[in-house]
Amino acid sequence: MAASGGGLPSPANVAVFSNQGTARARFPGRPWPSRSRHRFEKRPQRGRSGSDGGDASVGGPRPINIGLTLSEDPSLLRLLGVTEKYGRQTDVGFESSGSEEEVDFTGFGTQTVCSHQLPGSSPLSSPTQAKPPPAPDLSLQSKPLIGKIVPRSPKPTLIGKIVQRPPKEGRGDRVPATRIAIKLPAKQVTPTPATKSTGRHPSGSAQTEVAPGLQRKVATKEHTTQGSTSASGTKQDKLVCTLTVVKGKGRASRLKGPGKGSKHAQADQSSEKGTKGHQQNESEGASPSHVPTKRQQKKKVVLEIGTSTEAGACSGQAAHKPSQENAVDAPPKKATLKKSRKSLFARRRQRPATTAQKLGGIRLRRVFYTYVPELVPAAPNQEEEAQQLQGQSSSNSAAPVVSARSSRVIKAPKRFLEEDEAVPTRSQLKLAKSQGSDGEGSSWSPSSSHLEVYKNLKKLTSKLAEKKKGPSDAKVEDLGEGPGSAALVGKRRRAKIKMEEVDTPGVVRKLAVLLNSKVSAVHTQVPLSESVLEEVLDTEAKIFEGDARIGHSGDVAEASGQSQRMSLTGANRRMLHLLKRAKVQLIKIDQQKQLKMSQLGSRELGMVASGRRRRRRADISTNEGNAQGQPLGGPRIKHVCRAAAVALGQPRAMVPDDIPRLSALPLHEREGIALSPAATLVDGGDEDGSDQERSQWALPQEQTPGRWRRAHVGLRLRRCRTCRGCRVQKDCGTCTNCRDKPKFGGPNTKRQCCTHKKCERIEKAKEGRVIRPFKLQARRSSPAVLSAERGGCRVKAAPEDGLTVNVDIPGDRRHSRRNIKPRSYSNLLRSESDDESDAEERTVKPAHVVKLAHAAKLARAAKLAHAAKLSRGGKPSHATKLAHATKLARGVKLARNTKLGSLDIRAAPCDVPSEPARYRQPGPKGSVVCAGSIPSPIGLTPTPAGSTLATAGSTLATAGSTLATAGSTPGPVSSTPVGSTLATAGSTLATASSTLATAGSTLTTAGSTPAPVGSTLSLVCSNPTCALAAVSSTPNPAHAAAGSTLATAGSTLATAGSTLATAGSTPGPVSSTPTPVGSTLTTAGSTPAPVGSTLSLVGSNPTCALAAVSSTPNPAHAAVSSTPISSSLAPAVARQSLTSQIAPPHIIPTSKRR
DNA sequence: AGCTCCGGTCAG
DNA sequence: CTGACCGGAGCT
Ligand SMILES: [Zn+2]
Ligand SMILES: [Zn+2]
Repeated sequence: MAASGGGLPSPANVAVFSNQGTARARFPGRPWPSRSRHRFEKRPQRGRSGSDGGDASVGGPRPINIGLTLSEDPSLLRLLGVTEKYGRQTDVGFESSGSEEEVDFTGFGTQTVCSHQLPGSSPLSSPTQAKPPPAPDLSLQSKPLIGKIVPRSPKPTLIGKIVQRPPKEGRGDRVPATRIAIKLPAKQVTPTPATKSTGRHPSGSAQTEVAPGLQRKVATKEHTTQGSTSASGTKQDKLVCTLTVVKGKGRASRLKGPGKGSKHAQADQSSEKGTKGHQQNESEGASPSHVPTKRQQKKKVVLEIGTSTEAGACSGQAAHKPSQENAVDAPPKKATLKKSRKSLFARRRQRPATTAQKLGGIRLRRVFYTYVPELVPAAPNQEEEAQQLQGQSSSNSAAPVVSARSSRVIKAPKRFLEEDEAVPTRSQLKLAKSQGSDGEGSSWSPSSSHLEVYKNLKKLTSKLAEKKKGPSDAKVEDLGEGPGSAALVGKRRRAKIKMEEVDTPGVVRKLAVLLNSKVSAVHTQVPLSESVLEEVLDTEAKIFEGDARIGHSGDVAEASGQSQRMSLTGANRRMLHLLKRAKVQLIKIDQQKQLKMSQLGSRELGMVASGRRRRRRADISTNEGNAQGQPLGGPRIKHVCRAAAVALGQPRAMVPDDIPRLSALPLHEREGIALSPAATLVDGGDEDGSDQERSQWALPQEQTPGRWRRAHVGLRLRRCRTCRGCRVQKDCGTCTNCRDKPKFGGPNTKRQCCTHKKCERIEKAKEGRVIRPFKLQARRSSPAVLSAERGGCRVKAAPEDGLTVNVDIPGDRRHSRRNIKPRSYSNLLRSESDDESDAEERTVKPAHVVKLAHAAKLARAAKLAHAAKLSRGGKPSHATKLAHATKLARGVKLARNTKLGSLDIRAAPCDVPSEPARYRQPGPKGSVVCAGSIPSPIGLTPTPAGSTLATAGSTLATAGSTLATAGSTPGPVSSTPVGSTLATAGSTLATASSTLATAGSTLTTAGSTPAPVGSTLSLVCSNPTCALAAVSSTPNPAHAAAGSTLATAGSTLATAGSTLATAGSTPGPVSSTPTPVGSTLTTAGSTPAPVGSTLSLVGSNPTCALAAVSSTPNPAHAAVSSTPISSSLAPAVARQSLTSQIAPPHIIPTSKRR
């Protein structure tokens, strides 16, 4: 790099560049592309995929262009060769650091340019200041050159060239240029020296130094010219100079160009050259700073120069600038220039048309232009020439591209370089021979030529690959999408080249066809949609065929095509063959893909579609991307990954292409998307019957079948209103669902319709939905059956018969595995307590009453339930009330259980006016309460009778036992101690109740075994029941014992029992008292026959109590109850409860607790 | 606004 | 796999 002159500057430049490069490397993808895109439309051309590939593609086009241009103009070749060499060298050196060169490079260039421009702008300003010295132009030029070239010795040559240009420019004189010239001149002239320092900063300084040297050579001429111009006031010269200056980069090129440009011998050329120079510079990578400067300068120029505005407007950046410059420079030539501009602006589009025209000198010019643009993505438009140039630059960049990731990439570059070089060299050589020979091949060093050729080839291939890939990349490499993708592309290219066919079979693409030919036409594996692949192939084929069709829709393709054309001449045929082969392979692949697709089903399709979409998107994005840009500047993850991969030399983890990814979507949606076809099939299968069903769906129907499900999600199936279930209008009130209903005092947690009312249709749908296959359908299908089954214990008998019901038990509830969330019934309690209190208050009746009351409650609860059930539709209000009551009761129970003591106390007061008395009685009462509390649950327990009852029963039993004990415990005892004991007992019971549940289970079993009440009772009697029975029935100590036994049954019970037992034992006398109660109960229980039914339900065992209770309500019971004590309460309660249906007095209908 | 209860989710 | 829970659709 150390150009003789450039030595100092070069380092500086280098440093600068490197900095830039590093920066670029950091944010290869984004910044650059965004920038470039923004500035230049070019990017858009590349398209999103292009963006990735775009970079590569960019590179691609360039090469092509270069080739063409070169071929066309030997002089250009020469120049290019030189420049290229330099560029290459520089690239090699620089780019290694700034790997991105190809695409990124440009991108960066643009970006960097921007950044640089900023500085550059300042430089400009400075330049303006500096303007005075004409020499600056040279310096400026030199700068760029320096940046790129300077390092390398060639500068001088460049300079020489440059020098020439000025004259040319002078020739080309452009009026408009004046403006530009002014600015430029300012920059150039004064700046040259000054600007250098100012403009480029370090590099600038370096450049300045170098430049001067250069300037001397050529510049001197220019200066002279410029000076003359300035002096003479020939705007053109100035303009030229300025332009060159502005381009900054261009200078070198200009310098060079002049040499060549002389041939062209036109201002335009000079301008073009300048552009070239820019490009070169850019390509070289060192130039970036220059480039930006150029842009800025150009922009400025443009701004200033109204004329060029167009170009400026379009790209507004370097590309435009150059074009503008050109335009400005050579108004006469304007046509061509304009064309070029268009191409620049329009890039691809226009290009094609223009390309043809371009042939010849124009092209050369354009080429230059393109070059300039190249910096930016715009180059692509430039067509062949530009592309070629770009190609070179790109090629340079290509290697860099790899590095683009960043310096880290270095390794990769080696590979690529080696590979590229190795292979390319040949092609290059050939090309060089063919092309280079044409022009001033001599000037070209073989290596350079090789490089170029190679690059071109590469680019071409890469382009193709990119094109193909574009979409695929998007798919495959999400990461790649961004600008950074270019880097990837570059890799791929390389890889491709070497790789040859990777996964032909793969669903997607793959093809890495190597062109042994110098040009390695590599078909990169592209996960293209079929169409895409084909297109690519076609395009390729066309290209190879030498279709000159410029206007091909795919500008890029065309560009590539052109480029290809060039290459084609030599190894084109081979390429064609290869391509054809590749095509075939691709086709095969596609077929395979399709197969897979079909197999995979919708997914693939979705994928493909997505791929295409993406591609479009990419394009759009690329276009838009510019606008959107990546204002954000940081590196993207992908970039980071890439960089890391590069740095580590390890392949990046990729998602298999063939796997469609819709990760963002819920599975079902993915299916829907991907499986559209298959999905339909699948769904169809499911839905077969669904059609009908659909009609059922309220809304869903309208939705498409595929989506049906989903759609239906929001929608609900509605009742058929015709099925048996639907015909049932009343809630059973007994089933779990009913019990869950607020109207039945349920918590409303289940929120399901009565099991008896389940609509068959819905059930069916559910089944289908859930696991269609199997099982339960039969069961569920018939709600009744289900309910029955669930009911477990429940006898199917007419529920209405209440009596008959037997066990409805709701045995339904098999203990659910899931813990049911406890609900606080505090409120209920409150209400209940109130009720009780009220009731109790009314009648002071002690235990008996209380018991009765509780029993009544329980019964009531149970009854209610039953009643509700029976009544079935009965008054909802009542039912609900009852339900609530039950709940309350429940709650109460619980609460009470826990707090028996307190409760008792309350009760006590309520019950008995005289506390003491009460106490005594309270004892019983308490017991009763407990019992009541307990029982209530039972009855209340909306749970399916069985378990709940069992539990309840158990609890009751325990409670009963406790109560019994309590009750047994004579009044006095009960008074306090008892109460306490009871309380404890109660608590224990409460707990016990749970445990009892166990016991209850036993009971349950008993209960479950709905054996006639008697049996149950027997059971009951046997254990808890006994207790109860005993208690209730007979306060006998025996019972107590039994109770104890029962207690034992329930561990807690045991405790309770023990307590009770103790109590019971103690109560001996008390028991007597209770006896009556018990008797009453018993009797009640017995009596309740009618109720009994309910009772029976209530609880096989607790039933006893309940039964008794329930019975109690009966007048008979009442009587019974009365026997021991008239429990006003009891009756009342009982009544209520029992009749709850009829009329719940206290019970607050509790609106739903909710 | 309130109620019913479908349909989905999650604990067990 | 079952059932408790719950959100919220849909009807009154
Ligand atoms: Zn029901
Ligand atoms: Zn129905």
